[in-house]
Amino acid sequence: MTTKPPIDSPAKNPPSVCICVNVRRASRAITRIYDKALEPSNLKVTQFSVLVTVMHAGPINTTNLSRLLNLDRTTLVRNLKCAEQSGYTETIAASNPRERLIAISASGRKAVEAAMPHWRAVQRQLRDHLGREHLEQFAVLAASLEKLSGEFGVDANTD
Amino acid sequence: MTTKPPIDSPAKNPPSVCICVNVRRASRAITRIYDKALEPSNLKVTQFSVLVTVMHAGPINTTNLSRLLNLDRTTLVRNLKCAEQSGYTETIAASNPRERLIAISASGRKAVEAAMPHWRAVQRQLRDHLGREHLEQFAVLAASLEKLSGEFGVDANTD
DNA sequence: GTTATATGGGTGTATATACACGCTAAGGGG
DNA sequence: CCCCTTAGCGTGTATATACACCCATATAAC
Repeated sequence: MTTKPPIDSPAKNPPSVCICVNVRRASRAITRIYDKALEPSNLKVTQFSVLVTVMHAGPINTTNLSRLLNLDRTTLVRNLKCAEQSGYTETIAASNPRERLIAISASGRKAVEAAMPHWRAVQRQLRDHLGREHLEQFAVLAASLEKLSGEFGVDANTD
Repeated sequence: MTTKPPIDSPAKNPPSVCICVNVRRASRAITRIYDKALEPSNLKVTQFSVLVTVMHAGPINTTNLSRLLNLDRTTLVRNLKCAEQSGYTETIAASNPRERLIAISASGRKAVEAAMPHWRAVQRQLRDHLGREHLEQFAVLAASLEKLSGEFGVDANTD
């Protein structure tokens, strides 16, 4: 083991000075937490969040849905393909013939409802571990970062 | 346009109550910012962070590098394949015959040095926009989230 | 000595993410 | 009527991410 650090100084998770690296690391870590929590419902947090948004925003086309999620539209198209293959969403026609609306299906609604208690549980656990005020700070900063991406001209869906 | 929101109330970036969704959205947004800033150097922030880590941690095997990055080891293997194809890293033999060490190459070092000014610039811009204290808060919270993933038993590289 | 465990490596599959690019149709100017 | 912009949709390609496995070897347990 040529490069292994000594056991009593693990050199794990060293803090980075790079804001982006920190956020990406946190994103990976928290995604693992939520995916594991949602495991019994057979939904990953990505699919869960898309389904919840579709459920609330009603039948909606991909462009507007991608704006709601601050996600590249073409990324959303691939994500929705999985959801539709699982039978969780449906594509229905709109008044405009070349427009297609995404809607949640009955089984999609059922899947979200099955996942919801697990989501609530992990939300509560995180709030207990980190403190409500810290989480509110975090939400505010995360929102600021999103706004910044607009100011930097790198918003999702610039087309 | 059946579902388009009115122009004066864009319904963009609505805040989510889900901590994970907020972090993931922030991660996407900030990644877009950094990738665009690093564009002239032909490096994305992911590759940049891996190369910087390899540069500082010296020749290192994938298991220990993945611990440093809090990244799944098999994910790192794929990321390193790209870096090696670009000629930015090399794999060298270790004393242990079945161990392989990742090292940065001369051109990898040059690429990092070319990217560094752009990285510094975007770091400075972000600090100016968000405020130093906010960023320090953010770093602390991000680190807490990473620690939590250990406590929740979903650390990267549980094998 | 054989088995069990830990440590080194990698692949297969699935999903997430985004850019570049292309196609189609609606509507506005000339 | 023709052109051009715009708003809808999708694909090709590349990369990022992680889980479930797999193989090989060294070492500890028995």
